[in-house]
Amino acid sequence: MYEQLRAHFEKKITLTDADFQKAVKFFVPKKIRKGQFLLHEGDIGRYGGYVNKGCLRQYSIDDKGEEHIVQFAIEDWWISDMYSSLTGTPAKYNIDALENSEVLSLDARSQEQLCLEVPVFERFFRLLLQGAFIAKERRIMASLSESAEQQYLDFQKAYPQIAQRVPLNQIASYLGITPQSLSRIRKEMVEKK
Amino acid sequence: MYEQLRAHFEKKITLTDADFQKAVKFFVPKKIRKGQFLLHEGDIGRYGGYVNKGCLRQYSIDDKGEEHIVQFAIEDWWISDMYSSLTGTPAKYNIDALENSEVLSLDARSQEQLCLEVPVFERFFRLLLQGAFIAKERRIMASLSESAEQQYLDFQKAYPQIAQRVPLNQIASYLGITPQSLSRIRKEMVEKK
DNA sequence: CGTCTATTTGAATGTACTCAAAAGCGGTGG
DNA sequence: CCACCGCTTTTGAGTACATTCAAATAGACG
Repeated sequence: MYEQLRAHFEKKITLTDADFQKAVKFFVPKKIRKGQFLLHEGDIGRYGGYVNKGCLRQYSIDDKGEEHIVQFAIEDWWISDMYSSLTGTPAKYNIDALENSEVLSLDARSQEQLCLEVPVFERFFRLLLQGAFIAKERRIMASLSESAEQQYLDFQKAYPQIAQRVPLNQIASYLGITPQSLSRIRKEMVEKK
Repeated sequence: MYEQLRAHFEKKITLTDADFQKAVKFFVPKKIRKGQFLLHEGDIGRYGGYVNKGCLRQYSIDDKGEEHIVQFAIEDWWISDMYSSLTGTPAKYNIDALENSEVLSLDARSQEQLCLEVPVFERFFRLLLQGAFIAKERRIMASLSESAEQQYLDFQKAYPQIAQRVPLNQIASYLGITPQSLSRIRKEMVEKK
């Protein structure tokens, strides 16, 4: 169950067996069935976690009741409400499962404790954060400069596994367009070829 | 010249005089006149820096030659091409000055060296990065769920100093709309009141 | 004052949206 | 196995909002 997590850490840092064992203790395995929640808007002190298996989404709900997806996460990704866990404020997002999933969850306090006990995790999380930051920046750039069609192509190219597994209406929400529009875009793409 | 920088650091970490002196050595003060560049697309190993005075923008240019602004920075902010400096690849963005400015610049290697010599900077940059990440996430959320008018209102509220100092066409570029549209939006806002 | 750039305004166009409804698909229970 | 239900995807028609192209006005600066 934890081999995958270890391999994941070791992409960014090197770990002794002892340190890895210390780290593992902070993670709580959770099975989350399709439609169930890992995090609810308003929760406090929850962080999120590492996805062992399955697929989840992070989203918020606006005044009109519309969902807007900030991020998907599949195997070997992290998903969390960084803002609320860093500031200790109530969560602004929901995280729920699009497939039956397994998550190794980590709350805000455990993450801190882990960094204190095994300082190399300070580095690990910094590197994780850097990658996440860059991805967000790229997404902003795309939304500023590209057509909806181009953004959909980019998405398919950057995250092919997600594009295949996730329903079209969810991808539309991620891209900031309606499912109807995405359906039409896809149709035109087929006709062109 | 460096008091402001010190105060800035001490918002996030505590520093001895000796450590601060070590840190200062890595920064190269630069005066950048309006229109001049701190970073050009294609540069390697440049990081960016801390803005002591003035106002700069970070942007890229698309296939059609259009500029798209990812970020502004005024006094007490940082501005950098994080991606290229982290990966060592050529810069994807340009950074130039909208006003005569003073920047304490730091290249990629110096930043690394600084973290090695004064480890508490590892923490400093992590915290800086967290703040930046959260800001990007918020901006994505806004672009998914809000009208152009609402995004403009948010921008004015979040960054009032910038909204006042920066020309409308630059703000339009940041928001991802044309200057004409922003002009009309602003006109309607006045008429409503 | 003249030049250059930023802002505003107008008119026509286009892209994505809303509302509405049909078609497709998957799973459940009779 | 088929009928039905709920949900996703597709399609159609009309609309809204931002864009483009063009031009006039306003401001900034040497």
